[in-house]
Amino acid sequence: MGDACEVNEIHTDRIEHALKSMPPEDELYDLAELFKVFGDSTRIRILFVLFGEEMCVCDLAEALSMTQSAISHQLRILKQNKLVKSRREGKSIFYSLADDHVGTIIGQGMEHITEDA
Amino acid sequence: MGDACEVNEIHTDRIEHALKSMPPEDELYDLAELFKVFGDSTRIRILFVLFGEEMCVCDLAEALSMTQSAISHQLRILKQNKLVKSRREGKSIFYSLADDHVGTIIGQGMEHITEDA
DNA sequence: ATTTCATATGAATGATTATTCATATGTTCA
DNA sequence: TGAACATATGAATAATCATTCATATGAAAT
Repeated sequence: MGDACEVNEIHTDRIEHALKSMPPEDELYDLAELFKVFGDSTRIRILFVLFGEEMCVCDLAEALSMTQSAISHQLRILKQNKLVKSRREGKSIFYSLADDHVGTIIGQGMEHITEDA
Repeated sequence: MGDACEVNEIHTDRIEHALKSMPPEDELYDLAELFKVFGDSTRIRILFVLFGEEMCVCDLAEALSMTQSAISHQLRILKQNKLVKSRREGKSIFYSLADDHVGTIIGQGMEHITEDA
């Protein structure tokens, strides 16, 4: 039992019930990894820009006043997590949002931070 | 103009349009901070447990096989971001989810990681 | 009041990570 | 083929952060 509280016995069933409805460890890990991607203001800003329309790397860098390298590194993370997709057109590569979850997740987040407080 | 790409002039209107619909800097920062809270597997596991029912700190520690201190530190972060609320009952303090956004955000995240791949 | 128990918290540490700098890859045009 | 341009990436650095350990706070009971 370790250093749990003394009323532990009373809540054992409660604990087991909670653990039963919990997803497997690797899914929880992947989920945290996904939210980690949203947890950076540079990536959030990139997603907001792409929410409107696709854009190439250099324009993103210009729009966000950051170096091409920094943007490119972050785009890689966004793409690895399937939040954006890319398309080549000549020398440029255009990025756009991958699916609808991005908008929904960010939307709910916005509701949360604007609603209360 | 810095080191932007040469077709820059062509996309200037596109950049300005994107920046116009972008929330103010502090909101973007708060939004990233919120998602940062979801971006840790310990906090995700806490939220999943509380999704079913309220629970005291020691039971959470037992359920997740972690020290009371570690859980308490994470609960503080969750509470500061209004994702959980607390209620005292005798010596124990029971934590529960604060509002519906938690479920929606986690649900969308789960959809995203399970759907594709 | 004092002891006990549940929770909170400050400081330290190890791990993770965003940005920068330099450079590599891959495309286009001459 | 070679020069110019857009993007990608590896290594290094600085900053952030989760956990641990020790200890403090605060409630309950004897």
